[in-house]
Amino acid sequence: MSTVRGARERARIEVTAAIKDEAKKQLMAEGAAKLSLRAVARELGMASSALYRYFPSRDELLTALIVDAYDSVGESAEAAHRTARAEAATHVARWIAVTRAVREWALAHPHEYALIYGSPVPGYTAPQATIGPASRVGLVLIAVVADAYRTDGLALPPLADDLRAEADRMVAEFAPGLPPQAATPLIAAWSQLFGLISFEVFGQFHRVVEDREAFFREAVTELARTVGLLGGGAARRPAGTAGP
Amino acid sequence: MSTVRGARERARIEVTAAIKDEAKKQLMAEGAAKLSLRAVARELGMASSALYRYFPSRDELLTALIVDAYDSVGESAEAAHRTARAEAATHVARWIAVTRAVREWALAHPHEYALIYGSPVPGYTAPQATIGPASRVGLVLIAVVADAYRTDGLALPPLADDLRAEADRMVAEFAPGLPPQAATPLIAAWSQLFGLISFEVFGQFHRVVEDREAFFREAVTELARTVGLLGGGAARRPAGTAGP
DNA sequence: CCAATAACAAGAGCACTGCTCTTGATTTTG
DNA sequence: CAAAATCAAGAGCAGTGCTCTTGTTATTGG
Repeated sequence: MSTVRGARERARIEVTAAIKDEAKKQLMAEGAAKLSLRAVARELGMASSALYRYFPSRDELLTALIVDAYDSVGESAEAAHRTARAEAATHVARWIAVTRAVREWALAHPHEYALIYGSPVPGYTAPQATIGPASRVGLVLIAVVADAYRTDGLALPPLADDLRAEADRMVAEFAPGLPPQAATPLIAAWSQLFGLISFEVFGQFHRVVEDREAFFREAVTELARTVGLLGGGAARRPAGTAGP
Repeated sequence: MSTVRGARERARIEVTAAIKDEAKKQLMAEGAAKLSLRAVARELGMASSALYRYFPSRDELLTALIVDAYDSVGESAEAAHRTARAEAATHVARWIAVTRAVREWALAHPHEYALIYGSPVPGYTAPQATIGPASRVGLVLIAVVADAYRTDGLALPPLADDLRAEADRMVAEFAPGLPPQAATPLIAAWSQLFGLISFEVFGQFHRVVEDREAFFREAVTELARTVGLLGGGAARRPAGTAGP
């Protein structure tokens, strides 16, 4: 189905791409709220009504941009993982490299980030087409931990009883081969990573965190510990700083 | 300045409250994107132009709702803290109670939550009026850890060198009396808490996490560990689950 | 007490928006 | 080559935020 049948079909995918490109430009410049179908059409020199032949509604256009954004950040994470693996970096270093790549993508594309990890703009339920691309970053994080498990094992606390079934299901579904203890810490770290990034991108760290690079590195290193990496490192908990 | 001068002033605060109430109703029902000044005016039986005597723009109305939302979730967190303290709960139990209260508020008010912890809707920078209410939840978390520090001390890893100055500034500014090692773990846990909640509220856990209560409890217990609570508990890191 | 002043409500109107329907031109297909 | 599908464009609808103008109240100073 990769052959283009005629001039019409060729023009169609070309115009579709042009619409998405212009929409991305407006998204980058002004954010999702200000994205206007009429403005896109105006910039492309066509009637606004003609645009509905390519995207049946504004929400459908936004969904296409959402998928592209998920793919973009997923690609960044995967690229960082590839290079870290090629450099034979430690598993913690790979974890940090991947999370750093996600953070840097978010800072470079704040509006796209807000589109996919901020408030869901169109309706409530994410369209089916987004769930695949949406999981790419999570899969990379799983891969890092799975690699570490295979070579060094993981340092993890025992599994809570009431999460046994949940954890078994999770590893069976998303991370075959990982021990069940790794499941909930991994999912938690995944969401917490985006908590760190969201607070930075959305300005919640304004006048709170200044050296954000160092702060982030420290936070994700701790996150690496909670998913079982860094188990054989230095003593985790030195004698507590005693109270008064 | 609490005395109401005349019928005019009394009517003014009454109408202002009515506008905010109706706006909150629409926000709750449809979300921030669908909130319409004209619809609010229509529902209140007044002309849309009359509304501009009370709020100079739609964004100003939204800002008022943002402040109220921050106050609402802050109040929930503070109430949970008060009752946990009154019951002489352990510090970890207090931590869990506060985080649970925030989560439950978020699940009960998803649109308000999205308004304050999702993508920033109006412009880019948060108005000055929001920074005070916005910090209330964070202050409660700090209070929990500060109490624990005073009575039991905290179990924290040593401070990284490149975060020394940052940590000193943080504790001086937001958490006087806390040791500098507590600063960055606390800020990180604060943002990560909202990562957990955002993923649940925004549907990212759909078909990933099923038993969300148990998962959340486990995740915030781990978060309690990273901020230094639970230091004297069971062994943190048992022998790793060895790899193949 | 009454006029000057300020605050108010309402209406009309502007420039937008998403979206639909109809009309006419173009391309693909039987 | 004719029939059918696809496309572009215009007009139009209902809705939005916001402004300006015109009256109408309530508060205030002389």
